[in-house]
Amino acid sequence: MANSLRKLSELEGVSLGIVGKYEPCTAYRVRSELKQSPSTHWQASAGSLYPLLTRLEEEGIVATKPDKSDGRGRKLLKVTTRGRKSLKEWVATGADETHISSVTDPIRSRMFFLDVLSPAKQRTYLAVLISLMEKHLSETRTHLDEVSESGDVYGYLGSLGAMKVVEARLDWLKVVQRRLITD
Amino acid sequence: MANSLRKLSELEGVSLGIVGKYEPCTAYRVRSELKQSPSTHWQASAGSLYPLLTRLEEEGIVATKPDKSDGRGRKLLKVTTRGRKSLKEWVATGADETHISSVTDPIRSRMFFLDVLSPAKQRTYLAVLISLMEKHLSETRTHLDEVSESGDVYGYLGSLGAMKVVEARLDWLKVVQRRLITD
DNA sequence: CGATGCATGTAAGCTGTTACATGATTGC
DNA sequence: GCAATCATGTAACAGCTTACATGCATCG
Repeated sequence: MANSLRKLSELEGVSLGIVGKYEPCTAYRVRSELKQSPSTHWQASAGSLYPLLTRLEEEGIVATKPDKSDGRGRKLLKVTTRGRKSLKEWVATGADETHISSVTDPIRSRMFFLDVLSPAKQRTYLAVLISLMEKHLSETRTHLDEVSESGDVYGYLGSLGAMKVVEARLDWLKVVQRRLITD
Repeated sequence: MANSLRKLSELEGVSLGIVGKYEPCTAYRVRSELKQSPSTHWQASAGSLYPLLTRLEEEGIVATKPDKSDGRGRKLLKVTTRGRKSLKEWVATGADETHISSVTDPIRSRMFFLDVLSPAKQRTYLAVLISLMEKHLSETRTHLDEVSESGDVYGYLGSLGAMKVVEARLDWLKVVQRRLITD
């Protein structure tokens, strides 16, 4: 158990937050929450999550208790006092310039160079994108409704942000489509 | 020079696109474009870009020509025919479900767990975020105007997408702020 | 009694970062 | 002549991924 508070990585912060929300819960539960949410981009593969939580345990940020009533050897996780301090610090580091502008978008990255495709391919490409994005938007909306009904205010506000960004991206793709068709 | 077309990474694709746009140009120029643009999140550190371009050269995707009139030993880059094919393929892979939903946002990640902060700290935090985001939005708008005047249509459309996302995020933060103040 | 889901992990690798290091050119 | 910018790189490492591996529990 180290003594100084270390800066948490993104996945560490999110995972710790989930543990805190559902504690006591298993690592599996954390993973399920990450996978199920359309608002986070994390794959949260077993290969990253389990070692990550072990590390947090070694540092005294989470505490584990083996669940003896369970034959699968599962462990129940809780955030320690020290862990709650780490979590607070992680949340507070969001108000920093590097986090403001760091929203990657692989579709936008490609838009800059869309002219390498033939006009016909550009149109097909955009049509596919818009159709996929519409599907994604409706999934995001469904998820938002579910969270809304659950009464989880912060979960709702987070998911709302995800939805607004998807809406903006879809709107943008339609603008691009109109612009490239009339040319 | 390998024979089969390899899938390009994000930074490889973007860098190759930039070379294609400004060729013949130096690696330094590519790096400057990446750093200057508020629409890409890439740091494009020397430590990633130079080895990356060397790799693309070894694979016959870009061709280099030493500029003998320059004492700094700079090299001029061009996209090869083979490279243009790679670039086309990279652009076309954008229409794929994994790219649709993969927009990370460290601020949104934290919003889900904002309740770990005291109400007073939540308000301060949001106020700081909104002020930083407004500044970022105005920078993005300035950049968009510049690109617009340059006549680069695809550059404009890409930057437009970046701006729309920033607008959506700012709008979202204001909704959150109202919601948390009235509570 | 077999499929699906719960539950935990290891090994290898990809993609990018920061920090460090070097040297020439250009403009004031 | 000195500072800022141009120009290119190496070394170490952070952070996450995929692919693989294992085994119990629950439901039909």
